Amino acid sequence: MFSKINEFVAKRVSLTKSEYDYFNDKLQHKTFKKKEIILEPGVVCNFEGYVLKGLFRMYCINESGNETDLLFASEDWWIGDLISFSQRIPSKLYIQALEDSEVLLISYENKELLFNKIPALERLFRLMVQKAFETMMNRLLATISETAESRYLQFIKRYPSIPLRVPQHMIASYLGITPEFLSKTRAKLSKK
Amino acid sequence: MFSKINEFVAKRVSLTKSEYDYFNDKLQHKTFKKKEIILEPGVVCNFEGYVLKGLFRMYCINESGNETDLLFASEDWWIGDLISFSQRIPSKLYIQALEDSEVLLISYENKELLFNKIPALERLFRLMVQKAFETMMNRLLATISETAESRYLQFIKRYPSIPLRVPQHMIASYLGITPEFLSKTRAKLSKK
DNA sequence: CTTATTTCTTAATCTAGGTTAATGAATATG
DNA sequence: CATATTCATTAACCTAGATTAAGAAATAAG
Repeated sequence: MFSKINEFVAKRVSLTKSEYDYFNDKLQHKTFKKKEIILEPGVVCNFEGYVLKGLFRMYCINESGNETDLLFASEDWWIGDLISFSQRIPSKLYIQALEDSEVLLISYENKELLFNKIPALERLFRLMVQKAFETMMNRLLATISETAESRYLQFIKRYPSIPLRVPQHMIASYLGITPEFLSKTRAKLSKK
Repeated sequence: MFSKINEFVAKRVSLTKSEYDYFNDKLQHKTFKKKEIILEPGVVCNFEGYVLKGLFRMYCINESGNETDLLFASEDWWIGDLISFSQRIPSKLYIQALEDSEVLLISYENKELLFNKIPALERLFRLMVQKAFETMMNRLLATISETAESRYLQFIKRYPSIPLRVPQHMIASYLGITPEFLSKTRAKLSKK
């Protein structure tokens, strides 16, 4: 059960055998059904989850009622609202399982214990936040300075398996365009 | 010279007197002239800088030659390319002084020393990255789901002093619109 | 198997914001 | 203080992408 998450960790920092044991002991295994909402606005997010199997999306709904998808997370990715989790404030986001899924969860309390006991993990999580920051910055840049077509091409190149598992209108929302326009763009591309 | 940065730190984590001394000892004071470029694409960023006085912008130029402003940093803010700095890879960004400025710089080597000696600083920097991540996510959301007018209003509300010190076309670039359209938007708003 | 719901596509029309270009005001620079 | 450059504004026209609507295809659910 822990082999995949331990590989994930080993690629980034080095832990001793007993540190892995301590780490694994603090993880909670959990399954979610397709369509299940596992985080809602107003709730303080009390988990960061490593996805063993399945697929999630994180999204928000603005005042005008529009959904915007912010993130998809499948196997070997993490889900959770970092801001809510670490600042202990109510989330503004939804997280929903898009398939029957299986995750390993770390609670806030356990993360604190882990950070105190295993400094390398503080480093690991700092690196993960940095990566998330980098991804966000690149998306902002693309959204500001590139066309929808170019963003779509980048997306399917970078995450080729996601479009096979996620309805197209969610990808449109992730890219910041309407489903109709994505459809038109795809039609145009396939003619080329 | 160190009172402002020490206040910044004290607001977020607690250090002992001797830790402040060690920390301050690792800071390099430096001044830059207006218009000076202090980071360019291709160069590995070797600093994170706390702004004592003055103003900087971080921006990038895409393949088509368009400039996009990503960040303005005045007094009590930080500048630097986090990605390049911490992964030791060439930057893709420019950083430029927009006024005669004064900063306290931390080099990569000194940051490592500081992290090893003072664990609270690892925590401080993790919090800072998280904050930067949060800001980026909110900007992405606004860029995807709100109009230029609404983003402009948010910007001047949130950073009221910046528009007084930065040319309007850079604010347009930061908002992801053309200077002409920002001008039109402002004219429309002032009629209301 | 049948019906309901969700998903995708196409097409007509509309609009936020871009482009080009001209002009004047403000700042730099010799 | 004169000239050059950078900035901001306005206006006419253009386009990427939104909106509305309708139908077809695929999935889900009883």
